Amino acid sequence: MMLSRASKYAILSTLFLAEHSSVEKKISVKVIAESIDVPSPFLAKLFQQLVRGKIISSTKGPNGGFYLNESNGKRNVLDIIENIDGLTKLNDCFLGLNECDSENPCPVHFIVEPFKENILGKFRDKTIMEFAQEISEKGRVLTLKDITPKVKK
Amino acid sequence: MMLSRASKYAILSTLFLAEHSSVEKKISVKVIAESIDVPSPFLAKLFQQLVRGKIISSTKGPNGGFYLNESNGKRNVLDIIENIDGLTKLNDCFLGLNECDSENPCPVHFIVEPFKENILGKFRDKTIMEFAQEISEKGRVLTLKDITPKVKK
DNA sequence: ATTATAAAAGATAAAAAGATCTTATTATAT
DNA sequence: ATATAATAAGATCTTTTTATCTTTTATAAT
Repeated sequence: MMLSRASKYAILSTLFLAEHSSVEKKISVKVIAESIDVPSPFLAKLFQQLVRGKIISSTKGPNGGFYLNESNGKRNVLDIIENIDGLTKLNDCFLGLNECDSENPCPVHFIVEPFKENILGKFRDKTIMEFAQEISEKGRVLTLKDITPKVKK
Repeated sequence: MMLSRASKYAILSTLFLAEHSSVEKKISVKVIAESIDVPSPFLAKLFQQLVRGKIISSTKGPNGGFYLNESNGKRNVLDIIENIDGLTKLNDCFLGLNECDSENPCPVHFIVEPFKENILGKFRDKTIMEFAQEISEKGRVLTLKDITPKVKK
């Protein structure tokens, strides 16, 4: 249940686009990378894949950039993870057993399983758009930058 | 919440020792590696660290091997993970934010947090010995091998 | 004491993940 | 039409994780 960095960056930047972009207002990789504090060449690669997966949209050229269209906004967080890491990573046995189910459970199966189901459900049922709404209404952090500046020495 | 392979191997093999070894009955890396189907040189390295961390015990020489003593058995699963991966990995923000707490939450903070607390508690409160007891009483799988043999073609 | 056995330690290798760089393409504004 | 701004694609480099190999050290049995 620990995501790759790629997936983390993907979720953050997609939510960032959900909040700040639109068909009329596209945003460049560079701006997004700086906002969420992520290496921009890496994010560029990632975005290519997200575009192919129809998680986000893009247009090239002047005033081009990345944005979310109507249907992008209806995708969910699990779609993003699936597109980058694949779902096996999330569904696989916590201890890595090849076969682990209620018939042949690993030692932690009945501890982990209920959580997994529940949390995956939450990531599946809430759309990116709905997340974005909560982000702007309630205030959520969308950057890897330090936000509480340390006191100067 | 996804462990490294090292941690997974460590948990499986420690539980294996809990069930099958004792001060009088030590077990060699080779036997354990074959039982749980894990590369034995890798497991050997891992065991060195677990011994240093007082998760398991060892003696060299003829009839030597690895085993759990009384106090080893009182450790918990979280101790193992801490010894191999460290706890930061488990405690860190799901989306990788540097600072993420209820004051400055990431977009999934309030979804993930309750689960994390709960599951970590379960891994902290149950001793290795108790796990081993459940394993032998209720039957749990402790190997990466395929257990349901595929039908021959 | 000698020998066989098993872990400890250290050095090395291979694979995967993460990050970067360079060169196309494409689309738009002029 | 042309220059330009931005993504797309592919090649390459670095770091971390996983795995292996070799040598040394400790221990117990004989």
